[in-house]
Amino acid sequence: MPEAFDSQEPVLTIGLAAERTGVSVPTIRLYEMEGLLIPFRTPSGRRLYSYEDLRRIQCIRHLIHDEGLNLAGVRRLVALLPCWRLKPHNDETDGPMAECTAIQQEKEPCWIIRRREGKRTDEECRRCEVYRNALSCTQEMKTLYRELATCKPQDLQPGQQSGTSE
DNA sequence: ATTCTGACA
DNA sequence: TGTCAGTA
Repeated sequence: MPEAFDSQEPVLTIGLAAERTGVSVPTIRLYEMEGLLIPFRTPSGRRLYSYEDLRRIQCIRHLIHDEGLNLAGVRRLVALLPCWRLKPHNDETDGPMAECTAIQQEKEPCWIIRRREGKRTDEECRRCEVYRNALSCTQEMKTLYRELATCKPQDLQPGQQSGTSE
């Protein structure tokens, strides 16, 4: 069995990604325009996808085809996810938590906010557990989103985590 | 042959 | 979502 390949390595062209996921090429590009995907790029500009990206594309497809969401719905869903729920804030690399625009606004996922702030952070975000898990469609994430969708904004603020079983 | 961006049905 | 144009 093949175990020597990295599920995060960019190895598939958009055509192959479309073939494997059942999502058309134009639609995959659309997902990217919506900020849901951050594909790799070859020096010439061609998009490349990893096997993990394939899972991500399938997750989005699932939300749209099976959960009845549209693209706007998917965006709102991921926007509900505070980055600190998946990854401890790091003052060293992220700066003071109080000054983090991603945590302050939370109207969009952190990777989209960071990009708009002009930072070339795609590489880091692609590796970040927040980006990688937000659209993983695991049972854990489904449970988390269900919780986030029903509680109030105040309940989402960091620092209120009565740190017990987390 | 395949992909890219932008525009449009 | 799909498709067409004009490239690379």
